[in-house]
Amino acid sequence: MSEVVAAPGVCAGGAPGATIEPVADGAAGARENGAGVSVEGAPRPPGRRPTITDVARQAGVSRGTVSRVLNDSPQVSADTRAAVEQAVAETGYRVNTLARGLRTGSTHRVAFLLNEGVSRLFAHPNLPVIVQHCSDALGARGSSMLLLMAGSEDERRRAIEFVDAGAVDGVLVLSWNADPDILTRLEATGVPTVSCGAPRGYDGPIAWTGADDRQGAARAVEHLLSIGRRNLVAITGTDDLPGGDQRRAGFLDVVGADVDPRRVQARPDTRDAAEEVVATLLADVPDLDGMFCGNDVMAAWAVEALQRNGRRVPDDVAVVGFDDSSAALSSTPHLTTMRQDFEAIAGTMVQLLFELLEGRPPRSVVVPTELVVRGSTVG
Amino acid sequence: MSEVVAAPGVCAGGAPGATIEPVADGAAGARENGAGVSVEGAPRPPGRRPTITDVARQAGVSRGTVSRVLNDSPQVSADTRAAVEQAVAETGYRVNTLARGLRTGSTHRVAFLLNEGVSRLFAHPNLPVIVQHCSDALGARGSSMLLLMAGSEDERRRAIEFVDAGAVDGVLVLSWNADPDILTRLEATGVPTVSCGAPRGYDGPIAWTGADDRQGAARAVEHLLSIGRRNLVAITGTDDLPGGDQRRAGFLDVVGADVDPRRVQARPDTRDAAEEVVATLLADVPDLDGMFCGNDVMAAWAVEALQRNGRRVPDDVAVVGFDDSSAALSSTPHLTTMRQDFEAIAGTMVQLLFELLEGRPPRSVVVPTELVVRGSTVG
DNA sequence: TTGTACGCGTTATCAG
DNA sequence: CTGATAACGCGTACAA
Repeated sequence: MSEVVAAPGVCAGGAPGATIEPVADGAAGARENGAGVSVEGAPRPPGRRPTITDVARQAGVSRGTVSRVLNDSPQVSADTRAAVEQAVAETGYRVNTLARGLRTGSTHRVAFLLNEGVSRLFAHPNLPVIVQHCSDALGARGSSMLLLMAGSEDERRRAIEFVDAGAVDGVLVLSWNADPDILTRLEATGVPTVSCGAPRGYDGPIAWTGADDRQGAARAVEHLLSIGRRNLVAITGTDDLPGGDQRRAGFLDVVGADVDPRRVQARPDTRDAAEEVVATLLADVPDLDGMFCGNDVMAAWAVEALQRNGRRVPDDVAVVGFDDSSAALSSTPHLTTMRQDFEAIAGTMVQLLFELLEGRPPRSVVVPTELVVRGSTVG
Repeated sequence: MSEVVAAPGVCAGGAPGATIEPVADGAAGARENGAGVSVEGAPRPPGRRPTITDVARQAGVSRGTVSRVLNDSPQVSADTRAAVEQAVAETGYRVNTLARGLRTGSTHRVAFLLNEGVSRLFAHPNLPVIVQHCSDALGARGSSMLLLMAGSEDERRRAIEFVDAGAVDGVLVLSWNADPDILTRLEATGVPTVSCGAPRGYDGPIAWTGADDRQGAARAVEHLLSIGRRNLVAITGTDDLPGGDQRRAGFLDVVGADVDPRRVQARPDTRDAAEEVVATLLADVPDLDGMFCGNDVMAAWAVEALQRNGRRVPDDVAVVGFDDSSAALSSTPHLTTMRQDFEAIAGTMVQLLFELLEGRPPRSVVVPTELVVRGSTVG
């Protein structure tokens, strides 16, 4: 096992020295013709993308007939259908959904408007999960999803304009921060919209769905009581976090609204805040034996902080989180938590949207949560 | 400080019992008319969105004139301009960018095609950063960004179809997994495309940009040598991770390609893999004193594993990562790392795309990295 | 300076 | 069963 030897300060080789390296032989802007292979008898003016007219000419039929074939109209003879399909293949034709949408008024596309900065997206493990499930649910219905990130006002303006332009059939919106304005602006576009989570500060008629934050939180607290804990405290998110106020309300529903306010702390979801609030709680409520946290990420940090302060989890303090996000399993011990059925929530969002698209009135649906018991409350 | 008392099993109140709750008084599908306020004299058939024709009628001019006003044509009198603008305000008219795009062939929209599952998005702290910076850079040029997540083949198909439909002017694509196919399919659409990171397994002419993975890795290793470490090992990503092979190559450039292969390990970026590979390395190279990791997340996990095995960082083992992602600062000690200038990379991607849109040939640009020295290599 | 007429690529209507 | 023809909403030569 010989020592590693090398000449420091010298890059041995390989890595290109120049930072700019033009790529060879691509004819300037001469976008290669669509169909990659086997285009034999298509003398169509190159550089232009084939239209329905080209196909019609190639097949020796009218544009209308081609359109009928493309849209699976039943009233078209097998012969002409075959001829058209061959012409489509030969020309490499692909439908221009822009023009189709202009004509039909429907795009089969849905925007997912994420009214948050991208940092939130990383901080909240469940956010990507919802987005993914929505994409799946929309795909199953033949629509594709366009993700619009709107963390800044500039992005918000552009996103609204996009929706406003008729580029999508509907909008799924996720807006945690207290910006009721975005819903107002969306409503002004007239495009059907479904909100993820109850809209706060906006009282117009709007379809929405979300977890039963309040009842779920109550259930979590009842669990703490059921295992004999009596000195309960809560760390909830600030009101701009999902379910912040509702989950706090659920805690109060069980312990009573007249509880010592020092037992109920609201904090932003940062590691430092978790550290600080645990210290505060341990000072104010030294004999605390049960803790409810507004989400798993905060719960995981709180567990770490408790352990650093010499408290054993769950022996000294039982901790329960919310979400059942990935953070619940990367914590030690694993977190007892209220599971949100993100797949159901996403499915419901899409369901509600399609109801709107069919002209039905907006509804709201609350999706139940489920208690998942793990090591942070029972040894 | 009284004990918390409550009746377990009973939800105290507030949370709605029914899971379905229809929203009131929204007239079924009767999307409220666009302009929120002050629409006085607009007797336009409701339910329909105002078109350029409505504005023309309202202003008492022709459609062409309205169009000229909308597009800031210089040859239009101040009077008519004012009249048109008033009519626009009165009718609540907003341009239909779909129709405009159909006519002009330009949409001022760009797709960011994320050829990854959403889980990757969460696992890699730098991914959202790139996406955000691209959105900003595009916004500065008047274009908006549409994020297309294509983790499954179904989503990929839909995304390609979207691009193919002429819905965007260009595409920024990020594809780490070895799927050269996606670039081939994008090329077939003829829509200008810029890849983030050198395309692997695809040799067509394509514009791309990325960090100088190889040279950066070499620089990192030289740093380890410069602080006196001689028994070096490397944990790089597998080839489907960004810069996997190139960063490994950079390591080999410095230590020599004939290094004991047991010193150079490739692993997927999971916590378990980090745990395992550190054990392996400690067994094979017990006197190792310097470690290069292909990214910060792996580096952070490796540091934890080293510490659990009784090695002090940096005293016994100096560790250097790559990316300067958020993981570098949430690790203890903070990680020495090669900083990627994500803002520059994103800016370059957008720059290259606009060059293509202007008809210039595809180029590739390598963005330099910078060594950031922190506690994991110097006490 | 403004109006007219046409075309972008598609679908829908109506004859035949 | 198929072929003209008219929209969809907009931009732009061309004419006035």
